[in-house]
Amino acid sequence: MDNLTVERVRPRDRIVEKARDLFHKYGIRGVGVDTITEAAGTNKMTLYRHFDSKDDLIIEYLRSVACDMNAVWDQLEAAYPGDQIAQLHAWVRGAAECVMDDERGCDIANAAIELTEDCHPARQVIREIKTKMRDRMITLCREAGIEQPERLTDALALLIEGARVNRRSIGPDGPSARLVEIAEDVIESYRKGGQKR
Amino acid sequence: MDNLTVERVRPRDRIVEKARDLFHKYGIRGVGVDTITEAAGTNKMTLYRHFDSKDDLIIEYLRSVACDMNAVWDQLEAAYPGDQIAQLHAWVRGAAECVMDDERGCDIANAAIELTEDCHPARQVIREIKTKMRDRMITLCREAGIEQPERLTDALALLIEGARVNRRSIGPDGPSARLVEIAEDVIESYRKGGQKR
DNA sequence: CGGTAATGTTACAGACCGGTCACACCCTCG
DNA sequence: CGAGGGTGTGACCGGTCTGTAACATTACCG
Repeated sequence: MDNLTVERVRPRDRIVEKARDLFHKYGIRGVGVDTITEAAGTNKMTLYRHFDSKDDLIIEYLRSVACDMNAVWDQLEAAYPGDQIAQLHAWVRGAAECVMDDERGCDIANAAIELTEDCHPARQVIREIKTKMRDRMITLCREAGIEQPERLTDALALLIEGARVNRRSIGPDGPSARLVEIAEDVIESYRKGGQKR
Repeated sequence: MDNLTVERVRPRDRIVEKARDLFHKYGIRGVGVDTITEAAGTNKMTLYRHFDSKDDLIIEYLRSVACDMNAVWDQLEAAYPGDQIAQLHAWVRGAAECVMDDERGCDIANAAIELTEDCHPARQVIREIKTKMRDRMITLCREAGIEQPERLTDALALLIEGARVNRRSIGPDGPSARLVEIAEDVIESYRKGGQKR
């Protein structure tokens, strides 16, 4: 019974799942592999049979997070088919909710800050993930009829990323509380063709 | 000669100075006290005679960084006396330069991300520093005649903070490269009274 | 000069870390 | 039943970390 319901999840997947929880809460450098395996109800050997190293697990963790973020985009696309402006607004509202509900910012950005070695294998993965997300958002803005899709994308990216990290510094009552209004101002501003020059 | 020029700097100050360098480059959790004392040309015992713990040194490090940031504001005030709009633009340009020149973002924000314990003594210091900076900027915006000084302050804070963290994820060619144009758009937008509603 | 405070040196404690080894176990499938 | 692959167990290695103790040395200042 037990091994048909709960335990039926492969140790590898349980490890990734718990790694996501713990890395998110305590940071990558703040969680040891023992803690992860214990939370996943397994052991260190099993972890090292599925992953070459902790760095390897970190990469898998980041990919898993990115996968979920892409799924959110897909949901938005399905919820407002053809209405890219609505998708944009929903994305902003969703991001703001995420900022308010979760004090620990973006896993990808946090990892980029925590992994200080320039040649760390996860750094390139981070860049790929972020670049893909940006490209997807640029396409969305373009399809929404925005005149300068790259500029609006970058503006929203900076605002949202800033809100997530700022909330961790000042807390929930700081600038991040105003994210929605500010972002909607910016969207509205660029819908009208954006400022000249 | 040697002990009158170079060594004349107190060990305590040398420790803080090197801690700033190393924490900035490799993160707080990525640098041990031995590394700091060695770089400072002293030893661990001297460090622990001046600081109760590493956490205590971290707090001193953050205060030191905040002090420098306030000095930059003072410089701007002296460079453009009475012209708050010019100070705002200079601040934005300075921040953008800082983002382009230094791939490792804001020390304060990085520390907030790295120190995951909610009750960590440095967390409150971080909040104080960020709050003071925000208040100062709000005052500046108000004196500049901005109609919604809090809103412009928060918008710029999010943009700049976002740029610094984003540069670490995507690199120098991402959204952070557009920080100046976007921020100036926003300033211009709020100078004209800001969007209604 | 002498005494006092600051600093340097060495060694150590205790904890945690990533990673490996040898071996026992158990489930599945033929 | 039997074999083999995935999994669990406990010990262990070498390294790093914060923090401390006891002692030697230096610098300053009356």
